[in-house]
Amino acid sequence: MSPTPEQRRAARHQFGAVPSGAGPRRGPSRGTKKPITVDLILDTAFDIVAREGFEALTMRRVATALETGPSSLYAHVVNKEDLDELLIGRLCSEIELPEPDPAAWREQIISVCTQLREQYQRFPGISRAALASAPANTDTLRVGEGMFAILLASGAEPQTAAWTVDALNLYVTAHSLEVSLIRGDKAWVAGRDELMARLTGLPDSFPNTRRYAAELTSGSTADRFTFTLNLMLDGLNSQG
Amino acid sequence: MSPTPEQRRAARHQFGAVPSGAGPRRGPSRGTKKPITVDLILDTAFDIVAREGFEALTMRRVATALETGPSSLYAHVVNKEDLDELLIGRLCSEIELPEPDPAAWREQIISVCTQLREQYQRFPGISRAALASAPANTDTLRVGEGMFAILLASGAEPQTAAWTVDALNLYVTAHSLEVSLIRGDKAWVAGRDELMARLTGLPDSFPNTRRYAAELTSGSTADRFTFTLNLMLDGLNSQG
DNA sequence: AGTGAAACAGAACACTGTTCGTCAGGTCGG
DNA sequence: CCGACCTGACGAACAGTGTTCTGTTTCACT
Repeated sequence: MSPTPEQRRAARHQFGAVPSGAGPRRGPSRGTKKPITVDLILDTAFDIVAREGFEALTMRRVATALETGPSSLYAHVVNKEDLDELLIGRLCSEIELPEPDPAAWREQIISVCTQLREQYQRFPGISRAALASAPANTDTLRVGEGMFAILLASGAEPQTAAWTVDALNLYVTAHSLEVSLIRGDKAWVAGRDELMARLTGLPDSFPNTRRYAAELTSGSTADRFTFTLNLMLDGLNSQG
Repeated sequence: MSPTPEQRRAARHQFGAVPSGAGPRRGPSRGTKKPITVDLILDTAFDIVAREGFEALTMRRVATALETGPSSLYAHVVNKEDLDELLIGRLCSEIELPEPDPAAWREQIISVCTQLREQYQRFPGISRAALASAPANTDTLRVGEGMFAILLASGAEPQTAAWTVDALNLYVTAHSLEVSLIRGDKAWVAGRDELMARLTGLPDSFPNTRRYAAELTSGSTADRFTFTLNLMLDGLNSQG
């Protein structure tokens, strides 16, 4: 019996050695058209997300890009949520994990987080899928293991390191999601000027926001990203 | 001319004193039915979210709860996104902001964040709306001002305090969203036992994850929440 | 050859947010 | 007093979505 998508998904979730025997081609090949595979679906899905954003990634959009109907995808993928999870998996599998070096643990952690941020931003909005996907995916666990190893090498207590990995992961994802939202969806504020004007125009019940409007609106998203990362890592230092 | 929902929304975004003159009843009242107002819509919306979760909050669901058609809502609300923003606004307006006390700044910040967490969890999944909604809403800015004031009173630099407020807000929202996802959507892992079993069953390329599976799976969501909060606040200390 | 299973594909279902045209009922000018 | 008018309410419909049901095609194996 060949594996149904459900079985593949279950296998993916408990790391079992996937037979993955794609086997010789079955079904109608209709001329020279490439057979639909999970990898092909993921390739076109990434293409769509990179070009039109995650919101545009629908089953029909992938199907028409593959010149077929929506139902054809369900032979390879359980559902849309499963597709999202596969995308995140492949994304995480391209993260380079350094060999833990106790002397450079801070740069190493920041490097991994920055890689994640770059991957998320290369495919706008895909971080939404990362937030929703189960944290028990094999590829997700792999980068978790990598970050965990770095923090352990830095001398942090296992309990502290474990929870910090979760916190970092969550923050990176949320930050990327926020960036993709304010970037693509709306032109809420074209520049900081408009936001500054709104903040300084607030009523008297917002004294600090008015006074420090410059500080509140300053900094690029990348600046705020590294700031928060360092904030958490500093906290780690003073705890361990 | 009476204000269209678009005008109300614009007014809401630049704090103008809303006339809000509901005026005498107009239009068909058809018997003893209450007239549809924005507040009434929000009340029923909160009811639906509290009972069935944010995913179940659709225009049609609200409309049928009000015994009317979906289009009737669009006379009071611009669109679904606007409704979400209004919900977050009301949610934030119920947060109690303490008078800043430099001696107790840490407890005060944690109190505000915990209040936010409780509000988010009272209405499962609504944190998704909080992530998407513009951070320039008046009520959102109000709790931002409150947290900002506490951090400033603690002696933090304005720039540091400003970015920390953003980081805290983002983390609280993301944490609540994650909790609501693993709670309601799937029974991914009934208990920690199953997750532990999966982690310890990982291949040899996950040495740390296997060894410290207990630490990785320990702690309630509330424990991890306060841990991360303290992590960031400790970092704040060592920076300022 | 024949058979069974797997892959592909089209139509349809139950939803979603949103809009158009219309209807009812109170308000106001004459 | 009474028709014109405005305004809120509403039914129907449109363009989408994810998903499933029902075939149809094509290959590998007996």
